[in-house]
Amino acid sequence: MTIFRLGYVAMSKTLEKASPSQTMTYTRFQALPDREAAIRKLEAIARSNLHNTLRLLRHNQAHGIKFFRMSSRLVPLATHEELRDWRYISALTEELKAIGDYAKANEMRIDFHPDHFVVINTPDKEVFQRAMIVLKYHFMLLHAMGVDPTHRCVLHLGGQYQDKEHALESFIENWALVPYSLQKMIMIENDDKSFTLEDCLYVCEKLNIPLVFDLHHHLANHRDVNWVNEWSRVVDTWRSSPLPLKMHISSPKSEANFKSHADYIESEMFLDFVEKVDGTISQVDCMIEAKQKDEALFQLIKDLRDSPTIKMKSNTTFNWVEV
DNA sequence: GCCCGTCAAGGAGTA
DNA sequence: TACTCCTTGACGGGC
Repeated sequence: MTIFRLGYVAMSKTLEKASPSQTMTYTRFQALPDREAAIRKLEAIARSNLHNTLRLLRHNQAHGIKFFRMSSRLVPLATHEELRDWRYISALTEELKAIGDYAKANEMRIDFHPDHFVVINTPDKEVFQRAMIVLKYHFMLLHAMGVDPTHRCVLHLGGQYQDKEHALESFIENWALVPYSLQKMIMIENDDKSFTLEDCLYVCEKLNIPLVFDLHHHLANHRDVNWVNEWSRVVDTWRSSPLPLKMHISSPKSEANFKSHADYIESEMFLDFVEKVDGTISQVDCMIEAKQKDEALFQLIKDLRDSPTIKMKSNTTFNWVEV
C-alpha cells in the first residue's frame, strides 16, 4: 500500500486576500526618500506575507492538506545587494516562528522552490555567489521557523552551456563549493528542456541528493519516456532522507503549449501514475503544480472520488480533502 | 475596476 | 555582441 499525500504551491485560489508574495521592487524602494522608512515598509510587507502564509496553513489544515510549498518571495528584496545591512530575520522572528510551530503541531511538510535563477553549475562566479545568497536566505527562513532545513529546497541542475556532459560535471565540481548546511537543504528536479531524469539520477546518485521527479517535465524532455524503468533508482535517492519521496505533478496546457502548466490536473494521467507506483513505496508526497492551485487539488480529489478505477483499488490511500 | 506596461532574475535562442 | 523571450505575481498609472 502507498499513501499519496497531495500538496499545492504558494497561494490559494479559494482563500481571499491571502497573498504571501506581496512585494516592492528595488526601483520603488530607491524612489522613497527616507531609507529607514522604506525598510520599515519592506518589513510591513514581509509581515503581511508571513501572516498570510500562516492563514494558508490554517486553510490547508481545515481541508486535510499536509503538504505545502511556501512562496520564495516572503521577504521582498531580502537578497538584494543594496540591502545587505538589513537584519530582516530579527525583525520577523515571531512571525517566522509561528509558521514553523503551526506546521510542526499539525505534522505538515513545508518547503521551498527557489526560482530558476539559482544556478549552481554556472561558470560565472558572481552568479554562483548570488545563488549562495538566495540559498542562505531560504536556510535562514527555515531556521527561524524552527524547521529542520534538510531537503526543503528544490533546484534544477542549471544551464547546459552548449555542452551538457561538461555542464553536469560543472555541477559536481561546484557542489564542493556549496557550504554543507546549504547542500543538505537541496533536492534536484528534472527539467523540461535541459536535464532529463537520467541526467539528474547521475548527479543525485553521485552526490547523494534526493531526486524530485517531475512527471510533466519528463514527458516534455526524456531519453526514455517509460520512467518506470528508473523508478527504483529515484526511490533509492530518498533512502537517507528524513522526508518521504516527493513528486511534482502537472498537466500540459495544450499540445501546442505542452510545457506550460494547465489550470487543472488530468485525473487519468494521475491515476496512471498512481497505478504504476502503488505498492513500490510506503508514501509519496505529490506537489500539484496547476494554475488553479488549491482549487485544482480539490478538483482532482473530486475526480478521483468519482473514478471507478480508484474504487477498485481499495489498498490505495489518499489524504482525502473535504471540498 | 479593468487593462496593460513594468519589475526582477539567468539562460537560450535569434539576428 | 545585442537583443528578445521565457516565467511569475504583484504593482501602479491611465482610463
